[in-house]
Amino acid sequence: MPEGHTIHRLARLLNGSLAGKPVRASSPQGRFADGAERLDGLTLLGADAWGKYLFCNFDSGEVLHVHLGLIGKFRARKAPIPDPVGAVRLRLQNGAIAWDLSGPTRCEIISPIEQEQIWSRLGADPLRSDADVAAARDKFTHSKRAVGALVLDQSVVAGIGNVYRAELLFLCGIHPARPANSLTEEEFAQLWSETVRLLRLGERMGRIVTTDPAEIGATRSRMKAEERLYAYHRQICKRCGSGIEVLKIGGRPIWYCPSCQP
DNA sequence: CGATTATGATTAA
DNA sequence: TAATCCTAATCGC
Repeated sequence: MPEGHTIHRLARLLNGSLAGKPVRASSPQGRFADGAERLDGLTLLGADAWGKYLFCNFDSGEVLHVHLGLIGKFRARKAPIPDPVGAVRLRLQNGAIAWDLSGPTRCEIISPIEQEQIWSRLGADPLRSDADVAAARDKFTHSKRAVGALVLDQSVVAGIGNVYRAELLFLCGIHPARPANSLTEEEFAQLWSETVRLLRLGERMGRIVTTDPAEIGATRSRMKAEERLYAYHRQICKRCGSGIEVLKIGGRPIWYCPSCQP
């Protein structure tokens, strides 16, 4: 689940359900007992996302920094709030809802200064209004690295993960191994606008959907898992039926259609 | 019941 | 590049 859309959705839901009132914090699993104790009773001022990084600002000035990594989850449990299930590192709750965090790659209390330091290392976030698109474009035009590597590099664009990477390059008809600086201005512009469009859609849907319902002949809300993607982890291209190929780029596998992405 | 896998990132080599 | 961390669902035997 956790690409940028998931984290932005989380920030929005946390703001709606926990912000403005004192929060009870606990670590049922015990691995974040000290942190939970420091947060217990504080008021959440607001949650903020930058790419795949989540920050919760509390009225003490402390910041909870969470990164879900590959397997992390932050699940809502509505009243009547059940006992935590499994390895819950952190539970944040009020009378109406509990948010259970499990399997994060990062869960720590940091200062606003440290938050700034993390932000300064991250590239343009397509879901943020303050995204520095020009900076991202400059990194593309000045790099000979593969497009597939740059798109996944969080210091260039923050929020794209392995699924969106494959799907975005598919939709833009770009072969993942092309050098970043070979993209035309139009190609970069399309790549950026598709990124914004799809991450926004994913944030609203709570899942990654990149296919066009009209093209697929389906309704977006009730789309089978097999119908939601064009290339990622597929054998056959959802659009043209060609055999999907896999390359390792940027340290991770990327599936692409040699016919749609020459 | 053990092995495998997953939409991630950091550290070490 | 590889090893490592974190968890839970799924798959094969």
